Amino acid sequence: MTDEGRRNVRDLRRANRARLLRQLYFHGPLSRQDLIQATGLSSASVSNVVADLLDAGLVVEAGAVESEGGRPRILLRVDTSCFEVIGIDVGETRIRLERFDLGLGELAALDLPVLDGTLDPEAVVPAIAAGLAELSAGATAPLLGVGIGVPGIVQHQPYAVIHGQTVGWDAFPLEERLRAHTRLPLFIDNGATTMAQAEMWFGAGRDVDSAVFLLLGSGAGASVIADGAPFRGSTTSAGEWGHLNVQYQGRRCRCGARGCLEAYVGAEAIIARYAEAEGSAKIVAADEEETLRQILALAEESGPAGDAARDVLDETAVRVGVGIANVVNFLNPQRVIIGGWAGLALAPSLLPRIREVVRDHALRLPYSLTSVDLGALGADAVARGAATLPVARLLEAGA
Amino acid sequence: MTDEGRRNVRDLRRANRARLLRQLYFHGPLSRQDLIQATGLSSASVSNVVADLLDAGLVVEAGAVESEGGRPRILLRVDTSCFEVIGIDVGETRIRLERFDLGLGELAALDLPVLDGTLDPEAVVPAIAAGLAELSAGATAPLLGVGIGVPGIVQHQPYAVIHGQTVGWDAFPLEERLRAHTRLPLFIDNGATTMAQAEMWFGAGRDVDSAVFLLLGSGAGASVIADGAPFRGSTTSAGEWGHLNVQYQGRRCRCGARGCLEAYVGAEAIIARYAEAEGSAKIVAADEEETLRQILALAEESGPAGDAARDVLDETAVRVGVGIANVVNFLNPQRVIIGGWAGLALAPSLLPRIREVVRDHALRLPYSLTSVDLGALGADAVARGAATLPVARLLEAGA
DNA sequence: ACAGGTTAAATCACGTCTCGAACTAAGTCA
DNA sequence: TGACTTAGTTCGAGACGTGATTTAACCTGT
Repeated sequence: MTDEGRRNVRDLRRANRARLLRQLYFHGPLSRQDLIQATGLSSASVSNVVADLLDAGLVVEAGAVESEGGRPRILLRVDTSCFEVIGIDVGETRIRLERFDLGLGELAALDLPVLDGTLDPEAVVPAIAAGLAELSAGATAPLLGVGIGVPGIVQHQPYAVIHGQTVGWDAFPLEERLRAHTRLPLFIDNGATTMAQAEMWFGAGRDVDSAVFLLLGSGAGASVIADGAPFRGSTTSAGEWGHLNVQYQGRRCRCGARGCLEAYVGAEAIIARYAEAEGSAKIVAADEEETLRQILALAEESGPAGDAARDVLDETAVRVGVGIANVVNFLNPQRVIIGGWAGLALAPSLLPRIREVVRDHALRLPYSLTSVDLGALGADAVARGAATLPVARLLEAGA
Repeated sequence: MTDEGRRNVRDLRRANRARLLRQLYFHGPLSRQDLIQATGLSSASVSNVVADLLDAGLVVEAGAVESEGGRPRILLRVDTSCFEVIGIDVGETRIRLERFDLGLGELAALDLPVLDGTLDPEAVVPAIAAGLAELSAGATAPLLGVGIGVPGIVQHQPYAVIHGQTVGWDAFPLEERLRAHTRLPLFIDNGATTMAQAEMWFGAGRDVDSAVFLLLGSGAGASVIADGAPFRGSTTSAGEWGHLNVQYQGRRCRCGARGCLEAYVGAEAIIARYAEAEGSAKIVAADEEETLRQILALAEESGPAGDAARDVLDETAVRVGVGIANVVNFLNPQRVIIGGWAGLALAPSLLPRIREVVRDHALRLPYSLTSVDLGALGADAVARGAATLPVARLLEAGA
């Protein structure tokens, strides 16, 4: 209802500057003429605002296009080297930190293993702080900020508090804790949301403005994008897709309820279901990723262990498909995109079956308007998306 | 991504005018001082813009507040009599047309029965046209437009086309057809969306900005409100809540799939389930509303017919509760509101049970941040909400 | 009844913004 | 070399919001 809008002519200027900057950021080198077309501003204003941006060092000239009989157009682009950002993926199996330039080109990365496979928040804070210090040290341009993608629900009140019911984080004040270790601006959001942001900016969602992103890892999350921006309910992160009830009185989920989707489709659940399945083989592996790969390999083999793997994977595809059909019916997105390390591992073999199930369970019209695809950015989408958060702020402010 | 924002100073003025108008519309008579507080504009600008609005006749003075030692504040309010609007609820059991003043006070109404209980689109058009003509004739102020709430998915391309898979409307070009009968601006949206809009403006959603509205009638729809505005996917209306799959290989739904929520919770489904139930009594009634009332009455009685009714209603509550829990987990709304004629009929007796089921199936945090309530506007919320559409346009334009 | 105080609303002078038009810059083509 | 074409800049005009100032309207106390 309340619209933090423009009030006076200065705000207007800020908004127009942000509009130009945004255009240049997302649609590559452009001439002033292109900007006039794209923004609807007059040539005078474009000249004027571009001069501002050039002065501020945010934008630089980038050659010229061939003339067609007149003065050649000078191309402009955002100077991606004028700032750097850090993105962090706090996953259930590892913590990954990456440093990027303003254009989200990767400059450095750091992987921290999660001890004992449990994500103790008290251990996470010093680990992140140390990683941050190490990555910051290498920066050659001012750091714009740090984005962090976490598992669970993020509540800004006003400092980010994490509720990770499935990983045992109970209202953990991550932002406040990290504040003690760094002066950089912090931007914290749900990991599925940051992944979605990355895919919207650079990946599978580049050409749409409403989409649903599914993050299949140990568990299953989602992020809903509406009109190009993440949907948020009363807290910062909506999208607990994994806890849609898909089976009344079904399997017990680690959240405590029964019949959650996550009790069937997360890597943890798949592994558990395989272990329980009749004829399954004992799997010895270092971690979940390795175990899941072995199940996928078994499904290629004949014999009871292979049958069991195929059964488990087929049910997984069905459950994922039904879960997607629900989303398609309910939200009618232009696209559904599957990501997360487990999603990326499973999708190649399961995608056809998933699409089939979606088709059978979705209403005709919403189904005809959507497509189910794989994420385009791979496993570091979460960290990259986290890094977009400070950049988004810059683009909105225009300075 | 694209932001249809303000570009020049004139747009700025328009936006500020809209901001003031909106404030006056929703927050009753206010003085210029109140407006300064609420909008953050300077007193000079408020004076200026208010003068504009007074000139345009949209706003009038409405007395003064008692002075406290200085010049008394003059109150301003929107002149609700300067325009009228018409709202139409195209329901599966009846078509209702209502004429309102700008403040959505009801001035006249008209009910059209649906022939044979089937909503033939070819019969609906002339019926609406005739009703419109009759209602328009009585208007004493210019008509701002006509809002129509329909069952099914609405696609603007660019004229509204209705896809009502469950009522047999297949890409029906309602807007184009009605265009032949009236020159008034037409605003067509899904009935659940218009109901939601009405509740957001005047009812159970007045004090929140994210909510999910459930429309229980013959079938079951929903509308999702995010940041005060309806969520829209790739078509105009998202929110086919009734076609969430809640039971793999469950009851056959009229949409063709199996296990849809609507196969359990809509009035049609409840009646069918009661008829199939063991020990149920034969019910003879004029229409669905009457039949549903009789089932509710039976549930108060002892004996097998009463047992059957109680069983059917309890399962209904469970299914609705699970459906709501799914929405709470996935979208994390500040409030879930049940409306529609069947919802309003069922809720008094089922609400406690529904809330219990929601609590058991929702994640703790989202559950603790939401509440499940009954719609506050009764059965004409759809028509009233439809009428808000032209008004919303006026408030956005500020003229 | 009237001065002094108080608060609301209108007015004024100023700075900023965008815009259209005129103008300058930098090429091509014959 | 000069006419032509297109890109980008500059300039004056018009519109807006703001803070300061002025006017309006009411109260209180004498």
